[in-house]
Amino acid sequence: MNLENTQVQMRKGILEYCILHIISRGEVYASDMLDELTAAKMIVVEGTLYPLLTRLKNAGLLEYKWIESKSGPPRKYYTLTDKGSKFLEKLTETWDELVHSTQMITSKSNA
Amino acid sequence: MNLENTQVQMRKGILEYCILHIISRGEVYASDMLDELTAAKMIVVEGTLYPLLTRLKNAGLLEYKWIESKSGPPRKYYTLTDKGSKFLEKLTETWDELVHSTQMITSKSNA
DNA sequence: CCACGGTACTTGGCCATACATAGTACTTTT
DNA sequence: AAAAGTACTATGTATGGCCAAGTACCGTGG
Repeated sequence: MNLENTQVQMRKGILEYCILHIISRGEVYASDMLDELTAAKMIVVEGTLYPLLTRLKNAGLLEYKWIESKSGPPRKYYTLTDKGSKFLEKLTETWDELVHSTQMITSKSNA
Repeated sequence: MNLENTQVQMRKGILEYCILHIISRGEVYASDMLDELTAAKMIVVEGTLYPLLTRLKNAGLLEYKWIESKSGPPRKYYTLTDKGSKFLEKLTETWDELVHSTQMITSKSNA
């Protein structure tokens, strides 16, 4: 029970939401996502991102195609499936509710 | 990988934050917290709340005293320790950052 | 005096995910 | 061909939310 753990726990699930969102905006591959997540100060490492993408793909929320790169091995470019879009919608609702609920609790002043 | 799982994952850690916040406002016991959480639509069950309170207590963030009840067994009334207050401050920062980061990502429109 | 229902709290096991770490495969450079 | 760099994969650990069952205590009615 230390701060870091709790911070990690807070991130759980939200990452999935953010990644689906990033992909919803167009074809991207893993390093693109890492860049964007890092820019938003949502620290993520490879070892977290890749397994997550695999899970999402296996769940039918994502699909990808290999595209050749000029500098290095080919890359997997991901896009959302229909199922993925619907899932993202639901997640958006969930997230909004969660933020709202949290605000309801934390905005109350000391009695 | 279904919606419910992700929703559960999203809740992780946030619950801890909310509960610390509720306790920070004054002495409360478990059922009080459940009522407030439920009112905010942050669904929680006993089996989640009690272990969490025990963890927080063992970590030195909370303390409690038994107070007799007129209708039933005595209750544990919780309060925050100094350590708990400091922890809550940090969590507040973390939460605010997380919300901000998420907003940065999800507010971008489709390219 | 004891059985009962309600309230408050406890415990053990399950599962999913973030992370660390190490490893594979392909491409370009030298 | 060897080295360096990029992209992706695999394995094991720890944590926390949840379910479900169980314990303990109180007041009331037979």
